[in-house]
Amino acid sequence: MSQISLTFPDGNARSYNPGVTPAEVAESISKSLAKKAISATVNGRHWDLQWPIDADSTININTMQDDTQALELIRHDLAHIMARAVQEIWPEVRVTIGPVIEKGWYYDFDRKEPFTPEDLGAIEAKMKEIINRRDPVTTEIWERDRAIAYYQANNEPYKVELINAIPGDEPLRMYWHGHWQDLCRGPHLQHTGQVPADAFKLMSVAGAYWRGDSTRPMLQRIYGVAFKNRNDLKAYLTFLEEAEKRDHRKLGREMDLFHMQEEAPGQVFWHPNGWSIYTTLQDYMRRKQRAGGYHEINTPQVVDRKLWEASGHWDKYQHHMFIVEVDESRDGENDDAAIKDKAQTRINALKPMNCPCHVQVFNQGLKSYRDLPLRLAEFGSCARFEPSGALHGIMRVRGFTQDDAHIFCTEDQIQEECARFIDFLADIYRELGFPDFEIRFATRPEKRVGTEESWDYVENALENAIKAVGRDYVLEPGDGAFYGPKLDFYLTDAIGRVWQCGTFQVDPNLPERLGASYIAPNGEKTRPFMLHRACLGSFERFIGILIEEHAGKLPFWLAPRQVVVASIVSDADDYVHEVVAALRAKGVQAEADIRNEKINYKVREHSVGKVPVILACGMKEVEDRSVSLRRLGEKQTRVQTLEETVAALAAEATPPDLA
RNA sequence: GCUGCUGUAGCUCAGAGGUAGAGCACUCCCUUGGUAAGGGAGAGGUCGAGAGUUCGAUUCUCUCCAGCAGCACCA
Repeated sequence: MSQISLTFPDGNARSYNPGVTPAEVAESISKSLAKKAISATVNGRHWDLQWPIDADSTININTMQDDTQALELIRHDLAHIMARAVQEIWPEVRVTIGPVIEKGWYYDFDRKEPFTPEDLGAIEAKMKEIINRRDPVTTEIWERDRAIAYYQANNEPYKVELINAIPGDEPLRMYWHGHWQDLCRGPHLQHTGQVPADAFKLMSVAGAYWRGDSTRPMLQRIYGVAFKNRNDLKAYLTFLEEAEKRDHRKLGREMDLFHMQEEAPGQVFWHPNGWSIYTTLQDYMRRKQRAGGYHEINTPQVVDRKLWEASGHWDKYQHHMFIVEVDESRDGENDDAAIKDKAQTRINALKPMNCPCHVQVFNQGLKSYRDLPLRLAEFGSCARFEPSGALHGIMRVRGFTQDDAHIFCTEDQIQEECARFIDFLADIYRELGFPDFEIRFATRPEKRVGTEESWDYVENALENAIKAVGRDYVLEPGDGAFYGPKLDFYLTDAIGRVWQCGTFQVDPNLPERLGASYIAPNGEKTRPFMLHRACLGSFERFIGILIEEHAGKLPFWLAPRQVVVASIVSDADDYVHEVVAALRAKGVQAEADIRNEKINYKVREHSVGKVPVILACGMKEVEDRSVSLRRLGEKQTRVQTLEETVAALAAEATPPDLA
């Protein structure tokens, strides 16, 4: 039998018998490597130490030093160890699937009684016990019939269903952890003792549909996180605490920005401080849009169903719309809704999107090709009946305002408009403190309208536009809207979370449905394309992102209360008012605090309230016409003249586009 | 929407089958204090809503509403 050649990372090659396993290869190199080995990488593929190699290959023996592989194996093994622990404690529980996810793993179980927090503790203890048993992990490939018979005999219906879903030509691999066994594509560690017993934690239990399908049974999913060592686990738990501290719902209350209440679920009551952020941001966007060649418009909130039928929303989106019935015979005199006159009832819907209304504006009067591209922008207030479980603070709401715009243009203007938008967006994101963003390019989905030629042309235009502005992108094949391809723009925040904010979508469909047209150079009525685009997404969500990004310590120009001027003794009160007036005269949002409290108390309160600058004034400052300036998060104070302070803070309060 | 958990003062949270408590915040008084909580007093709650069990329910049961985590959703 001819030998096979295995090439190591250093370029050296050695000959082995066909069918040699990485475990044997490691053994042939050194005993210590064999012991330390956790898996191999064979021809770039993550490979179990027990899997045979049949042909010439490149090979690397992985150890715990190889982070990517080590973490994957640790987490994957823990998924199995957890499933085993659960079945050892509750043999009647049925197992399903347990994949590795970011930071850890989960496993879905079918069990009648809910898992309690105490159960999680018991499972964790049992897992540690299993790890300490150091059971060898072994694997075999089984015939499909044998595997199905095995699982039927063991009353594991979910496993049977899984096997039936695996394509027929794929081998079925079984893994044993000691006597416990699971269907798994691997790879796994050599023995359970290789899993660090002190670097994992079960986090939570939650419902999850079997195979992600809301018509299938609801299972119980237990989430765990795992790392290579105790310190990494600790660091991750600290990160979670950090994220919790940044929670915009908590900060929104502490900073007195907004509240929500059950009479208006998913809608925001903005307080003065929060509304100040909102309007500052909106003013900024309005200036940017004007400079960017957009025309701002405003369109109705409540619109007759006829328009939604024409646009297609009534068919496809109705269950997400707030529907309003009005009995027009009442004429405002009869307040009893129960005696509505059906014949006179008119059905309206709150607009969930602005696009149909924007087409109405476009449709007024005859448009010439000379009018294109026509960029119509609206801070459009929309209402969507989001499922209750989707609501989340001000990030996912039922009433919100988009920084929306629709660009009406010809097909050959798409590319330039797209490139122009990316530049426009990049400028805004940079000024708002997000210099890096990711573009995802979503192409034609399976269910779509329009010809292949048209999709070819439009997808090409978008791709060329991204290249023209010199940016990278991630391709997401099949993720486009049914009417056209789109670009989505993702921001990464200070603690690594990713948010989709901007979007750019090409739509030939809605102009068609709503009969938009312009007169082309050849004198014929022609359909324009419509480009949907947004930068922030919604003000509500974007402000939530800003709050969490900055942990409440907003950039000075966005801060609702930029300066608090606090008296140290009451004899300085008059001077405090003078300082506040001087700041306000220069456009700085300043407030006086002359309460009968010690300066310590005032400093603490305004620090908790995330006021960026506190100016303290005692008798010394009164005499010198100075202020003692303290910045949020800093301990030291600086005494400066009133004049220079006002000038400096006024400059700092200037929005980035005006600076 | 689904599964699980939660709902007590403005906030954070105790508590019990016989209609309630703490700390902070709030009001008043004392204190004029130099950079993250000075002291004292006071006021404040239909215990998420409705129904049932009970002599009696805020506490037990059911339904609903809202919130939280996850899933599904985000055309």
